[in-house]
Amino acid sequence: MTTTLELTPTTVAPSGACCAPMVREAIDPDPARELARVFKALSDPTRVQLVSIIAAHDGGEACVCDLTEPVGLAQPTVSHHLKILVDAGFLTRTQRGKWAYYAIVPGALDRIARSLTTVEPLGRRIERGRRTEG
Amino acid sequence: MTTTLELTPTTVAPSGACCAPMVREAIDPDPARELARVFKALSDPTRVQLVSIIAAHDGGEACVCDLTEPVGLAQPTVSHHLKILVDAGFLTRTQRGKWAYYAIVPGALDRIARSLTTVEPLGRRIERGRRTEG
DNA sequence: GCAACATATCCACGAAGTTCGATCCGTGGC
DNA sequence: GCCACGGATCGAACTTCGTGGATATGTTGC
Repeated sequence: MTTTLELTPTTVAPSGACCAPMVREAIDPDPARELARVFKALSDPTRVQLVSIIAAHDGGEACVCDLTEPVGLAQPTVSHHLKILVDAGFLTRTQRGKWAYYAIVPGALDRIARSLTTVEPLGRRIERGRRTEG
Repeated sequence: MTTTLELTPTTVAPSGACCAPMVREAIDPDPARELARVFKALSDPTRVQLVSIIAAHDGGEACVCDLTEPVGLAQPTVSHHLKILVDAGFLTRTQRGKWAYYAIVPGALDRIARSLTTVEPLGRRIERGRRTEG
């Protein structure tokens, strides 16, 4: 996960057809794909539970054996979900002895949260500063 | 969307099997499902683009005719995605004349962002209370 | 009422995701 | 080396999702 998930302005939308014009540039397809990929990791109830359970554990980490029972799923399924969360950058995996410990990546959730609030104020902060370059 | 999407402590996990014990209660299955449902709405690149494009529009609103072209999809598909975003509580739909205007719900993204940061500090706020019995 | 236009709904198809049994891999103890 | 155990990978069944063509609904104007 090296991508910086932000809604940075990059593209220009020349349109201005029937309704309101663009006052800011929207997100590019590529960052949008990346951002969606991260949200997809949290789009499953089981994975939301897993993140929450791990975060609730002492040290912010837990092994698979502590996770299968709370979510009520088979071990392969839990492993599958954990892999998705690791790939998305939410968790890290550390092998200690026979056990694999999954831990919350510090600031990962926070970074995603910030990429959300970046979009929010756009609709309000605007001034009549239209530019319709076609 | 009447649900308060928070990771409020509710369940108790009595376990303490092999690794770290729980220092906080994790999220319940029901709120987890609800939270996942919201994230699923943003788990598609097209929908991330739509939210961003609408937010970038003047007044934080746009009609469908302004959206089909930027995302490069057919009108029924865009309508489909917009419906999902409305159902998730991110957008509102207002019919003005022939056009349907979709607008960002103020504070919606912010609320989701806050439900994310609620999980974050849990892993750090703990003190060394670890116990490795195995 | 009828035509034109914007948008929503219906339907079908291909792609992707979730789940779990069976199996393989890695570690620790003997 | 061998066995026990935790966890990952594989394979397959089932479900859900994204997509768009055809069509219905609703609005404006005549």
